[in-house]
Amino acid sequence: MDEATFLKTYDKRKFDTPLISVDSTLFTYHDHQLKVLLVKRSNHPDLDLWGLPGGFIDMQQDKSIRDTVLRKLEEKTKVIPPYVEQLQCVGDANRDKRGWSVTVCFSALIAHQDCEVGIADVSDAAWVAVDTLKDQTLAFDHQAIITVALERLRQKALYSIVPAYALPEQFTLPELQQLHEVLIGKTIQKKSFRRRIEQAELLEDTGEKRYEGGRPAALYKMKEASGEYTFVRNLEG
Amino acid sequence: MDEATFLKTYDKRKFDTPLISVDSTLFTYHDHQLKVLLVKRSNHPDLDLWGLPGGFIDMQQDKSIRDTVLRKLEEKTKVIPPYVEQLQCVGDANRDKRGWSVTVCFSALIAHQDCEVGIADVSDAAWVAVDTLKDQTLAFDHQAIITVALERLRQKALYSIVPAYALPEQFTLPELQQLHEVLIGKTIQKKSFRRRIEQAELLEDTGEKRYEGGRPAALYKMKEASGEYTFVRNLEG
DNA sequence: TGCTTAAAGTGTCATAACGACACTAATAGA
DNA sequence: TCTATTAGTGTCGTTATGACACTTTAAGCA
Repeated sequence: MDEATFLKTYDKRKFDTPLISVDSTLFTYHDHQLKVLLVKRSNHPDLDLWGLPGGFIDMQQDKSIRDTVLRKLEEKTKVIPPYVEQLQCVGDANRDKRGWSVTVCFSALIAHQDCEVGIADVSDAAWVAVDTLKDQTLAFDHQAIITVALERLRQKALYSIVPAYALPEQFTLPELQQLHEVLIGKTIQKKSFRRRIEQAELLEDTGEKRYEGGRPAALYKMKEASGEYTFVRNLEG
Repeated sequence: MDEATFLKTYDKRKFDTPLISVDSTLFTYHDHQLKVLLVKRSNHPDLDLWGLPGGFIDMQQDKSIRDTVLRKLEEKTKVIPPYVEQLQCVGDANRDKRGWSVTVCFSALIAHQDCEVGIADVSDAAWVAVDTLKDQTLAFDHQAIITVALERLRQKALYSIVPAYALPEQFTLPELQQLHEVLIGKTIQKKSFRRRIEQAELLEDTGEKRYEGGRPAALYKMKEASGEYTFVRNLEG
């Protein structure tokens, strides 16, 4: 049998395959706290529990997994976050009561102000401070997924400025430093932090200043070029 | 409807879901070359092309994705590699001619001598030097997957000693250094390299020596404790 | 036995990165 | 114009890193 004939007669529905979904941990920084977006489940299983935004791949709508992730995030926030990164894949026989289930986990960052509105009119979504999470029971293994996402973000705070995507487009260095300090859980030397920023050459001085308190702080934004790592480093490109 | 009733009546076969598979890039170091294990496809599509060892999840046999990966690798090599790491997941509508397909990619390392025998009696598997790969046409997007796996392994050569898992259980530092040099594509200062090794405290002097050439070289092995990062850092534990 | 060759392994110095901390700069408000 | 407040810089001592010469331990051989 040649390949063309094979493909014509191939029907994958003959096989019983695992469920496959995506789940995103969307972080933001607000009120001096790191928060994640949680969504109240409106379906079984784990009905009414809070969990991560995500869902099943729609083979008609989605051309790739990335499409699924962005579609699901947009449904909840009305916007597409500037940073989305694939975390890892989890799959086993027990994580979902419906049976063998695989989920592709993503970590994303967005400025709080950029999706405040979007969330307001979806009453089943909420920003939850990560510190208050340990007490809650979340759907499926979402608690564990968040833990991994958080750990990874913390690592990034040490050697990159990726966390900046959790801030508005323009931000001051003291703001960014504060975020990093919240992430790694201790204070950072101002000088060391700024040296790292400068060396990375990923930020651009907008020329504008923010006036509040004492000396005004310079407003920075991400350079265009840093776009190369704003997205899933995957096989698509 | 309560959850129990829901689960009883739930039939996921109603939904048409993507194909889901795993693929592993198994590296080894032999003859001063980095090699990957390739397998000749015995089924459509891409029949007779070489590709990565992998396959579909068997929901009966496999309790988790890790089980699937190890099972597939063991089928080809008769052994379980000492280092297996999840790389990333790729999924889209076109990577497999059969339709929407998701694959979870893994990177693994093994000593050449530990699976020479295993491969010998599976004539459809072969070690291929990565340098000779660019010319070949591989099945699906496996070429791209290998590129990503290789890139990641190269990164690891810079700041870790993970590549050591591509060597036999006991090895000398000059051997390990040579492997690292092949990976990063340039020579490394002996002293710098050894300093890093020492600081990491992941290797243990076995007390034995290897005699060949000039002064005998001390044989080292991984400390037990380094086992913590020999496996998929995943949500299972 | 001692010389040569070869490869393993160490000592050391100049340079670069990093933490600590004191200093200067720019604003608001009294 | 003085003070409080926050932003941003200068500088020094310590630590990590690269370069390279040196010592060590074996084999082979006169």
